[in-house]
Parts: sequence; structure tokens; C-alpha cells
Amino acid sequence: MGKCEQCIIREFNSLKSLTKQELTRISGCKVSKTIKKGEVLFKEGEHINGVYCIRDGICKVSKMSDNGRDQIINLIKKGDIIGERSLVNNEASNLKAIAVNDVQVCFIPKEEILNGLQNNIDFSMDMLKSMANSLKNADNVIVDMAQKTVKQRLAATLLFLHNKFKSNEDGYLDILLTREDIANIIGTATESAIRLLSEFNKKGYIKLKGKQVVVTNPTELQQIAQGF
Amino acid sequence: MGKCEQCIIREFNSLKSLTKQELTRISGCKVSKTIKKGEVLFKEGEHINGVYCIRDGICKVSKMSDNGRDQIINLIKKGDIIGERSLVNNEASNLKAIAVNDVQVCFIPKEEILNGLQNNIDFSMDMLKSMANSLKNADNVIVDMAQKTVKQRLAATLLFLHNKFKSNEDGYLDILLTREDIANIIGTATESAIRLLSEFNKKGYIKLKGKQVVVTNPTELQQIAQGF
DNA sequence: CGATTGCTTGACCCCCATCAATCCTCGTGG
DNA sequence: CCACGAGGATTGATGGGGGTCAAGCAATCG
Repeated sequence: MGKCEQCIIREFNSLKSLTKQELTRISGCKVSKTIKKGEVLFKEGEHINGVYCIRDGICKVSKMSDNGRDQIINLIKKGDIIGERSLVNNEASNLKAIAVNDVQVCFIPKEEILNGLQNNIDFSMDMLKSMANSLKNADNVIVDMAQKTVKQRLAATLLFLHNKFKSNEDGYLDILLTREDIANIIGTATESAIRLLSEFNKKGYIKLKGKQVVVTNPTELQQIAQGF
Repeated sequence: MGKCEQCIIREFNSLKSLTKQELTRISGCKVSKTIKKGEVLFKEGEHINGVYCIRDGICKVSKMSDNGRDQIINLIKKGDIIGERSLVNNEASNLKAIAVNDVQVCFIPKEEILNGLQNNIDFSMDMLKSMANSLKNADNVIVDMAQKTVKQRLAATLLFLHNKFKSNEDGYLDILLTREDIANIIGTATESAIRLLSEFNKKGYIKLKGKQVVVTNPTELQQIAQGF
């Protein structure tokens, strides 16, 4: 496999602050994996003992609720790192990660990351910033979940997907989620999500081409998401 | 005011990892404040330029949603620190903090904390752990908000308050929240919260003595929170 | 080419947001 | 000391949002 020192992906995450030396060390012990669509990267309760750096593809990160439904907490893609949290507080993962499409990841053992955190201030500051940002984001999600209607949340989610995953100028996404996935992001029943998607489609805010969802009127969706 | 080196409060948070020297420096430039019940510690959009260490009392930390309702994100008490996030990523606060009862805080300037993060690995690791923990917590809240009914969330919230704020053996809380506050934690209308509180009261899971809410049957509330 | 999985729509009903009226409680000023 | 006003607590009535069950259809796969 390639060498971390030459990997562009790390520019997108905290690993960019590591030194050449550190990267070389990591390069020597990292493990590259391919996870096929639908397969599990790690599951709840598992001890990950390291972090995953996503080189390509998309994973849905979810957590099982008491009522037995999977709530999707996050979608991670190329350049994202996952597993730092369990690593830092030395606990088993409380989340599950499943490949939405074929995914290539590099696994970096715990010791290497801890070593970096202990000896490289820039790296640990980057990690802190990244977590601080995730926390801010989580707060926003909590407020939305608590206060917004399902319709508002769907509009917000479509915009989120549009902004994070749109590939080319025609607005198609790099990601293909099932209706159930979308419902599990919003936190609603699949049928409710479907009905609202159909409504948005009729009104021309989005286009449904098979399973593809294309946002055609972001402005209007923004309005809806904010409650108008 | 007292000296940080001798302050017991810091044992409850990341500041415990600071050296005697660092604490002495901080002691010299910290500012102690008293915030009266209902007053604002800081508000959304404000540049805090430091962190607050709660010495006594309770603050509700909230965020305004698009529809104009305040969502309470967190309740912080003696020993908690707030403001690290905005400090780390150098942004204005996205949250508001209001004193629930009279609160005593120490304000520690940004530079001191940054200095600690730069030079004291133990301190920054503690901060990382603290944030990792908050993130795990936030994930749980997101799942609950997305998947649970208002009744379940109320039961869970009552248990949370019971565990975090119960003072003496008779189950009374150190905290006195209005019905509106409780509703704003759950993310529901005040009337809905009131109705359910009344229902729990009739069934004997809690006791309502004036504004005081006392949990009398945690086991049953646990069952409800999990959906039975 | 069955069979499984995902998508869609209809029907039903309960939860909960909202509006409204009343009661309670406490702090303030006369 | 009491009246009174304001904010909080409570209860009722009502309507819509959204969860759930069920049936039919489309698409994908071994």
C-alpha cells in the first residue's frame, strides 16, 4: 500500500499536523482495508483499538435506540477520521459504522495516535479543535431534533446531503441512501419520509429519479427547514 | 479571593492536571464573579475569551432554535467548566448560559488556558477526554430526541435530574426548575410537560410539592424511559 | 424466474402543539 | 398589612402531524 507521507487524504484531517517521522512510523504499521457496501466497519461495544482514516467511500455511523431502531448520527466520507473518541477515553465504541458504498480505510493502531497526542502539541490541538467542532455540530442537531417538525428536518437533511455529497454540476449525489436510511437520519418512520419526499417532488423542490434524490431548489428547502 | 492552588473545585475538572506553577499564575489573573438567579453568564454570539469554572450554583446552557424557543442543552454545576469549546476553535459562543440560582464562577482568561494546553500534555489530554465524553453524551441525547416520545424523554430527564442534583436522602433536588425549563430540556410545549408530570404524580412515580419535583420511583421511570 | 428487499399509497388513530380560561403564588407598593 | 398585578401552574377543548398496520407494486438478486 501507499505511504502515509505521500497520502493527500491526511490534509483533510488532524493527521496533517504529524511530522514526517511520525508519518513514516505510522506508514509502517497501518493496515489498509476494503469494506464492501453494507459491511460493518465496527459495531457497538467493539474495542476498536485505533482509528480509521477514510480514504474513499462513505460510511453511515449509527446508534441503536432502546426501541430497536438505528439512528444515523453521522455520515463520514473521504478524509474523515473515526474512532478517536473511544481511543481517547479508552472505552468500547458506542457507535456502529456501516459502509454505504465500497469503502477504503486505513487502520492506525492506538499506540501510534496516543504517541502523537503525547508528543506533538500541534496534533493534539488539531484533535481538540476537531472535537470542539463536532460538539458544536451535535448541539445544533439536538436543537433541530427537539424543536423541528419532521418536514423541517427532512428539508435540512436534504440540504446537508446536497452540500456534503453533491458530485457534479447537475446536482447528483455521490451517495445513494435508501428511504429507510433517510428516515433514520431524520428520526422518523420510513413511510413518513417517503410521503414528504413525494410532496417535495411534486412541488418541485427536489427531483426523484429512481432512488436518486436531486435537490433542485435549495432556497425553498432552506425556507422550509427554518419553518416557513 | 481564594487561591486556585487551594481550591478543591478543580479536582472535579481538567484543571486538576495543571502544575502548582500554572495554578499560581492563573490565581493571579482569574476573576471571581457572582451571577444572580436569572442573570446571564454569557449569551450567543458573545466572545468569551476564556473559560468559566463553576464554584457554586447551577447554570442552564441553551441555544435558540429557528422557531424562537430556547432549547436547554445542558445543566452545569459546581466543578464544571464551560467555554473551552469556543476557546479551542476560536469562535464566538453558540450557546447561552443563564443562572438557575445564585452562581459563583471564576473566569480564567484565554491565554492561561491556551498556555496550559500548549505546555502541559496531561492537561490537554484531560481536555480531550472531557470533550470525548461530552460527544458520547451528545450522541445519546440525539438518539433520544429523535426516537423517543415526549413521555419517555420526560422520564429520562427526571432520572437525569435525580441523579445529578439530588441533595439529601429524602430525594429533594438542589435545583428548582420552572415547568417551562423542564419542557425546554425535553423539547416540548410547557403544557405537555405539565400534563405528564401530573400523570406521573398521580401514578406515584414522582411527588409534586409545590414547584419541587421529587422522584419516588426511579425503577418505574427507567422502564418508561426505555419504552414500556 | 421465484423471492426477497425496497418503494409507495391508503386508512386509522393517538400523541402532542396550540389557544384559551382559570387558579395559584409571590413580590411590590400603597 | 392588604390589595393587586404579573408570571407561573393547571386544565379543557381542538385539530393536525406523524406513527403504525396493511396491501400492492417495483426492482434487484441468486
